[in-house]
Amino acid sequence: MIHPTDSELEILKVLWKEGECSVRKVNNILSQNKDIGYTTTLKLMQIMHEKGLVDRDTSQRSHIYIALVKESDTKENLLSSFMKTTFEGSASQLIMQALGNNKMSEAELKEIKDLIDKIENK
Amino acid sequence: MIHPTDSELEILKVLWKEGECSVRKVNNILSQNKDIGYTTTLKLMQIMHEKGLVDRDTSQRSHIYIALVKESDTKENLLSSFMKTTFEGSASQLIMQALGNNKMSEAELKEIKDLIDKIENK
DNA sequence: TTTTAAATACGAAAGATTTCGTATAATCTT
DNA sequence: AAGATTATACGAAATCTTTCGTATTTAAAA
Repeated sequence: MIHPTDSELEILKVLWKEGECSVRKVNNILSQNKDIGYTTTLKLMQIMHEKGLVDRDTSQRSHIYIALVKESDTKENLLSSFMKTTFEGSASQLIMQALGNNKMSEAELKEIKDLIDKIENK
Repeated sequence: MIHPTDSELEILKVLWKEGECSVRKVNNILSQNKDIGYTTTLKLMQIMHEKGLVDRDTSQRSHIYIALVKESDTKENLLSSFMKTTFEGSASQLIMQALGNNKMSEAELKEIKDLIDKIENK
């Protein structure tokens, strides 16, 4: 499946959150966090369009972009390859590492436990 | 902290598993899984030495390399930045995704639950 | 000792990703 | 309508990573 690069993922995140966006809008949002030229964002979004990561409506002068790949699918794929390269493909190894090194709220821990129970009783 | 690239990580994995290694040995092991020239492996290990990822003993003609970064530390760092870029830095989000999309054995699930209990009762 | 084999060093090509300058076209302002 | 503003298109520079060719050195073999 299609793997967005890091920069492409940043743009996808904006599109997932905001929905339809012009390049200008995406660039304005990205600019809040880092120095990025308008044409850089434009070029990236054009590349993403070539790759099929986004669709766009060119009926107006300002093209409107929309994500074509789903957030959950994309994250699942990214996670899966990260798991493969870094944790020998072992989900439990990764989860143990993540549990060990991160403080989580009671609620989050409960949510995780509930999901495990659900998996076990299936 | 230092982030090994994907190729560097592959080499680190060999060093973690095998301990001290010559370039030849590392290359032999890597060659089992993919087509890789000897000088490519050599160059990578030299770069890793410059970066401080490995140390080496050059007292013999064949230099002996050893990992300087710990497996758990490295994986923790890689996990942490992956979590940041892909899951907004949320460990629970990542764990939920990993749990949902991967089949794990009863034993693995139990191990995870036990760790959660340990965290909660601390 | 001469030849052969095997190691390192070095530089640079090849790929992938990110960035931006410049040209051109469309729209808005006055 | 003329000029200023705001888009897109395109190409190519810059950076990072991976790969390998070639030169040189060291050791082993004949």
